[in-house]
Amino acid sequence: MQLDKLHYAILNELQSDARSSNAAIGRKIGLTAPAVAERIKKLQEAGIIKGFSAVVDYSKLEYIHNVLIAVKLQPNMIASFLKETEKIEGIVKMIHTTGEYCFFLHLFLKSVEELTVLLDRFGKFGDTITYSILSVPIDYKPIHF
Amino acid sequence: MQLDKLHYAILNELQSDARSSNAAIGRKIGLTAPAVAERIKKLQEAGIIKGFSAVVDYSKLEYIHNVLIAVKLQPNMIASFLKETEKIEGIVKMIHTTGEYCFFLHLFLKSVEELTVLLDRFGKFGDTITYSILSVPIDYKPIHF
DNA sequence: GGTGAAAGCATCTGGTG
DNA sequence: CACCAGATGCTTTCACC
Repeated sequence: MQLDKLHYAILNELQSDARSSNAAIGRKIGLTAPAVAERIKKLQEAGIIKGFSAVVDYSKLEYIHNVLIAVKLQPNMIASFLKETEKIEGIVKMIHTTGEYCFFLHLFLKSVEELTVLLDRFGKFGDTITYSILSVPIDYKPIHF
Repeated sequence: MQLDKLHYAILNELQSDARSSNAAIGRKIGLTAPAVAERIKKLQEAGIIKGFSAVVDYSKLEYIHNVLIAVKLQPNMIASFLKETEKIEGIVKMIHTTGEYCFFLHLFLKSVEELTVLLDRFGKFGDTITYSILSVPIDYKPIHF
């Protein structure tokens, strides 16, 4: 897909405020509402826009424990580990990297007991290191074009 | 702020589709559009909803390098490090943890040259480990209530 | 939290370069 | 092919109950 300046302007607007109307975006960038709607649809079909989401502060709700877990998997465990993590609520991000600790998980929990249960479940797959999160200075920060 | 089942239902809807109309949400959960609008406004004012954002696949754009950097800061460097990272484009998440490597950054870059420049900038603050990201199996996954 | 009217918006259709 | 313009049905917004 070939993107022009207007596509990038639309992405910037939608990253700042996904609930902004097509008409309002169009006014800012010089297009009519149907043209904006069409471009957004194409961006979604191309997979460039994966979705629109409310950014929720889970720590203000019952998810008061916020941890980072690094996991060093045993060989040939990737597929089953991925399957296991799919079932777990509270993982907001999981990164698969090169290097010694090959998975990093950012997750929110309601209690310390949940963490114990979770680490027990992960024990089957390999070694873990759990870091308590003191703060998340940058979260869901959009890249502007 | 006291939340009831309807608040959580609204959060679920908005996490799945932030562009869903108040009227459509209202139909699903049994409220009128003005009531939904009012509740969303209150959730934003309470800081529970931090914003609404398009989830963009940066790797489909020019941001083709995707890395995780762990940073072990020298003492008394936190404030200046935070200030430095504010200026850097491409950091989508930065987590401050307890433990040996006390900052973890997930970031997108346009080229390997940018990574060199960045690691040089971080050198002033402490030691770094850079992990290449093979995949991000879970990204911006909402927690449903 | 609902209701009703007015303004605004999304969406479809047909037409233009 | 992307866009615009006009028409229709929904939606948002505000007053008020």
